[in-house]
Amino acid sequence: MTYWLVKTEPDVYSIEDLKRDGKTPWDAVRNYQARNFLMEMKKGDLVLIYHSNANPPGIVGLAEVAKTAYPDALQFDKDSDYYDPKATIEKPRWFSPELKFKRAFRSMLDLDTLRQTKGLEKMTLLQRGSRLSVHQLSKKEFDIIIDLAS
DNA sequence: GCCAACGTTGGC
DNA sequence: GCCAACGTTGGC
Repeated sequence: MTYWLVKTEPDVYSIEDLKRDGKTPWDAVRNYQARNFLMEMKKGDLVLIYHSNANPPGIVGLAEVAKTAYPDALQFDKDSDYYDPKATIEKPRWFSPELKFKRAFRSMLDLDTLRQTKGLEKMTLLQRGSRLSVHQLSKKEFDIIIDLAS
């Protein structure tokens, strides 16, 4: 079991949207390192949802991988902002797993709180300059966060 | 809206 | 393969 954190801008797609949809393809990621992580996700892995570009930013809930990654349809859609002219059906470039809503935290764990929490110092999320929108965290870090949320 | 910290692109 | 220019992310 691997534990993950994914970022999303709530103006674009929030935890409430995921709750409403039940599940959704985690598409539109256009960064190779993030894509590689998306491709590593296994069914049943747990995924923390983080609201970026929010006020305040923070972790807002929990999802689960429902389906391993398959080609992101947006890369073939000429009208999409995420269209990639270099991607072909035979050789897709971008992939998205499907995520399933599990729960929204009663109150979000904002970035300040996370920064002040012992044991989370090494989280990728909190590393200076880290912009990676999909990454792993340790079971220890995950457990601390779930404890904080309950 | 600013800007630091990256990541990507493309000329050479 | 280098690196300058440009684009993006995301906190503030």
